[in-house]
Amino acid sequence: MIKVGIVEDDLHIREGLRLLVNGTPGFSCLHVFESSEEAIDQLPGLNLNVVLMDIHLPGKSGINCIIQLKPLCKETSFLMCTSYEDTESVFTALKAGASGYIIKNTPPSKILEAITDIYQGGSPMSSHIARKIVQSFQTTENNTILESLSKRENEILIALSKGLRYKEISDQLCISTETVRKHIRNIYQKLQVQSRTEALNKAYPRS
Amino acid sequence: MIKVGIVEDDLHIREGLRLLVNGTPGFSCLHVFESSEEAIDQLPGLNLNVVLMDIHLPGKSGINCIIQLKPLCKETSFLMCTSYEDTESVFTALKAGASGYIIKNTPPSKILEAITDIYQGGSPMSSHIARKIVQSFQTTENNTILESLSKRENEILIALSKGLRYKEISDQLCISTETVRKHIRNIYQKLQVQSRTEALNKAYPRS
DNA sequence: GAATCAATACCACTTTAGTAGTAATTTAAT
DNA sequence: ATTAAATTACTACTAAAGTGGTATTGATTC
Repeated sequence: MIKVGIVEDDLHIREGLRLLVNGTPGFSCLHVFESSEEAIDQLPGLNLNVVLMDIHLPGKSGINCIIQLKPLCKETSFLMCTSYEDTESVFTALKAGASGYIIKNTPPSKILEAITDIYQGGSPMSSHIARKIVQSFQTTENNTILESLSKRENEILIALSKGLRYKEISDQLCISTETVRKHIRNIYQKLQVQSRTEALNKAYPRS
Repeated sequence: MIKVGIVEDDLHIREGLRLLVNGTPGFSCLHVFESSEEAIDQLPGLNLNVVLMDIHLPGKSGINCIIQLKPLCKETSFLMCTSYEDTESVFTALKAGASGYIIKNTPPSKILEAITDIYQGGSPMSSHIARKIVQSFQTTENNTILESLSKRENEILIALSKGLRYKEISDQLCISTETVRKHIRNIYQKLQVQSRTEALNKAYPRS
């Protein structure tokens, strides 16, 4: 039995979804919420399996709702519902902790399929959204910068990124600390920076 | 006309795919390769739209092949082919620059669909793989550590992450540099570290 | 009202990091 | 073969970072 929750402001859609879920063997929906605020208030602790959440809610949006709820409901998967394929919103929602999404006018059987899919560890989504996500996590390394550094300089930069001190780096690479200093000075000059942190931020930007 | 390439060691599969692609209006396959090495040698410059690549190739694997090729063929999308749903390999391939994947015994019509999909900017993949990817890019912040720091300490940590010097931080926050030092000393103690870089690595780990 | 914590500030001191210039040796490329 | 770049190494100096201790104030909690 998959325990489903619904967060949806539109009465008709909300009741329609509830009827669909409760009318299907293997699914049950005992909790529906009209707003993000209501959901944030009551949802934690209910231990639902899947929550259908409208992405565009009046007041606090479904995305902000997830941002708050996800850390409190680790075991619950969130399936976003949107009226059209709003790539940006969906993308943001997924980043915030949603696991998939469906378009609202999806046929009922497909909605149930999506709920089952997400419950079983899938992420129902269009291949177009999938591509955007794949791209965002592909390690598009900033080769330009790293390639301007020599092999040794790159080694040293990696050591710097670990927080090692000059002495530790020189021991590890079996060269004098003076040489390490020299390399680092050259690195800083190439990257046009004045400190370790600046260099690392240029070479390995964080997300 | 979608220009397709094929990298596949098995003669039968390779020729089967080639026939399928060339026998379909709107698709053409003028280049097939038996190995990663061959592909790496000849593929750059061909400006293909989509390359079907076997994930398990003798010699250099399809994954390593992509790692080398992707930076040289930014305009080419890679569609991995695998005999079974090998989540780990597929995941790695996507990280390396592939855009989607199909299971080898997919019916021909679906293969063509996948090629079209990837060409039009989609990422054909199962929802199970999609979930893994979504999870990997969800910003699962390490709240535990950050929450152990006070509001002010977090502000200062952010300033540290930008590479600012103590003087710059104190100016920015309108407090004395001595106070900044004190805060930083407390941060280091809480995080059990001895330097800025170590602190940042603990607080904001890079991927 | 006492205790705790966060934020502020200062002093004294040590260590590490960064800047500047020079130079020998090796490796790769023209 | 000569040039260019990379790697190695040194000295001398300055600036910044890190360590240790103490202390005051205001807010929050018990």
